[in-house]
Amino acid sequence: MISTKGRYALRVMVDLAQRDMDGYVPLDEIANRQGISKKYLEIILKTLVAKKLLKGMRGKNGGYRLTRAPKEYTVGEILELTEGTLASVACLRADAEPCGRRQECSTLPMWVRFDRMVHNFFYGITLADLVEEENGGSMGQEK
Amino acid sequence: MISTKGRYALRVMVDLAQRDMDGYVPLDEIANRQGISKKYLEIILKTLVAKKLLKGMRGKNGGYRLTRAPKEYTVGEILELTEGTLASVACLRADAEPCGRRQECSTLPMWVRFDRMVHNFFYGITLADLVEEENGGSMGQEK
DNA sequence: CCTCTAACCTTGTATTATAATAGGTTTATT
DNA sequence: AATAAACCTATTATAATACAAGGTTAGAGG
Repeated sequence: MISTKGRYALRVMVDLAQRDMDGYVPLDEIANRQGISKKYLEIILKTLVAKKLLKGMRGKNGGYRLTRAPKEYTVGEILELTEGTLASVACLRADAEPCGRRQECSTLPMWVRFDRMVHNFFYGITLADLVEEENGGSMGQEK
Repeated sequence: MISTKGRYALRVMVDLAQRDMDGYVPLDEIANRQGISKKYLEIILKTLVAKKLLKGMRGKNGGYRLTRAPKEYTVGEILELTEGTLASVACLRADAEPCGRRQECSTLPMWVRFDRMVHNFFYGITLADLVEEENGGSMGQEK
C-alpha cells in the first residue's frame, strides 16, 4: 500500500503544477487547500526540496514551487522518493540483502514481472497528465 | 508492499500444490522446506484454513492439504485474504470511510486505474501457473 | 485404552513504520 | 524593525509486522 506520504506528495505536486510556475506558494495555502496537516506536510516537502523536485523560498512571499515543467516529472520518481521504494516485495528492494532462495523461489519470477509492470505504470505518467486528467481530459487509453 | 504474510502464504500454497493432493503435509515439513518460522506459519495457515483454502487434519499423518485443484486458486484471492486487502491506497479499500475529496481529487482516477491493473494481474495467475513456471515452463507472454 | 503426533488456541512481545505534534531558529521582504 | 514563512530538532501515540511460548484437543496406531 502506498502511504499518505507518497499520496500527499503527489497531490501537492499536482497542486503546484496547477498554479503556474511564477511565484512561490506558501505551505499554509497548500495545506489548507488540500486539507492536510501543515506540520506533516512540512516533513514531506523537506524531502522534495532536498531532492530538488521543489524549490523552497523563505520569508515574505516565500513558499514552494516546481523546479521543472510538469511534464518533466514522472509519478514514479515522486512516489519512489517519498515512499523510499516502489518495490512490491522486500527481496526486490535496491537495498535488499541477497536471498539464498533466489534460484528455487517459486514466486520470484511473478514478483519480478509485477514490479516491472508497476514501474512502467508509474514512470509512464507525468504531473502534466494528472493536471489534464482533472481538467476533464480523458488521459488514457485504458488497457 | 506485500508483507511476508502474503508472500509466505503463496509459497506454502505452491509447495502444497507441488506435493499432489493425496495425503496431508505437516506444518513442520513445510516450514523446514521453505525456511520459515513454524510458529509464524501456523498463524498464516490458520487464516487459510478458516477461509477454506486449505484443509487441516490433526493427529498422526495429519497436516494440511489443498481443497481444490491448483488451477482453481488465483494468486489474487490468496494475497487478498492474507494481506487483508489488495488496495494500493487507503481510500480504495472496501472498508474505507467515504472521502469528501472524491470529486476533486487529482490523483484518484490514477489510483483507480492502478488498482484495476493490479487486480487483473493477480487474479489472472493461478497456483498451477506458478508451479509450471518453476518447472521451467515459460509461463508468460511478457507484455 | 494409551501414547504419540500434529493441528489448534491464547497470550505476549520486540521492533518498526506511520502520521502526526510542539516549539524553536533562520532568512527574506516590506 | 517587524513580519512571514521556510527550516530544523525532538517527541509521541497508534498500529502493524514478525515472531515466540506454552497449553489444549483430536485423530491414528499399537
